[in-house]
Amino acid sequence: MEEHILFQALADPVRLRIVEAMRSGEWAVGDIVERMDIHQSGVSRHLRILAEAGIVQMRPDGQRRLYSVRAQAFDRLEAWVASYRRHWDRRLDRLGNALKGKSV
Amino acid sequence: MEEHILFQALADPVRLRIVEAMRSGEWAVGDIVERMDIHQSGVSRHLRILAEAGIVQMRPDGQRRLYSVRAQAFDRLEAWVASYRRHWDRRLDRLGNALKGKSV
DNA sequence: AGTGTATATACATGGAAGAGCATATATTGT
DNA sequence: ACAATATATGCTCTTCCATGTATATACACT
Repeated sequence: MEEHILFQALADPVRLRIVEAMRSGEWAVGDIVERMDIHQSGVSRHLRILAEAGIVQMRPDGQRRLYSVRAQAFDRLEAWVASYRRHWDRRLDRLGNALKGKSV
Repeated sequence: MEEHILFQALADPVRLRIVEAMRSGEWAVGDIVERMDIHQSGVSRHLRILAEAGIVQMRPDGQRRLYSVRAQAFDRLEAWVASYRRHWDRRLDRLGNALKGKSV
């Protein structure tokens, strides 16, 4: 479980912007540096945090490192959210049944 | 969108435990204090952060305040995750088509 | 081998955030 | 009105984290 590490990684605005940018595929570190207004060392550190959280993966390409998002991380997020929805559905069902029983 | 505020609120382990506990419905502040090993003032502060992020809502009940989770917050999360999945599906489709075209 | 390029890491620093304590602000009951 | 209970908030302290600078490491090219 430990989902809070996942959330911690996405909590920083710069990291979230990096992840959002990665919707469009793989990015080299230098490309990210150009778009984000932050120093290269910062980008590398952010990428390390994202990688440790399992959100991104790295693929070496010559002297560059291409980073991309891992679908499995979003599977975890989706499963987490879904577990709440199941709880609510149950509660709404109970509410609905209670209303049906009481009124009408 | 500013989803990073949502993630920031869920990034703290204590806050995440509070949210997890709220799967089972409404909780008064004092009840949370009993289960979490933290001072009451801390719980109140965490609840304020969760409320400002739109994750929980409050309902006064006498001298107590009953907190519960807001389904809409999870709608936002779910939508966010879903937008990534759409991107991947498109990319996988392209990959699939490319493979079909090249091999066989 | 040596030079240039791309990325990662060690270090120091400023600022944010979480913790407990004390106190303020309801609300209930007498 | 007063005492008791429940919760929120101001304060201080400490810890953590993001940042930039400087440096190390890895790779490419000649």
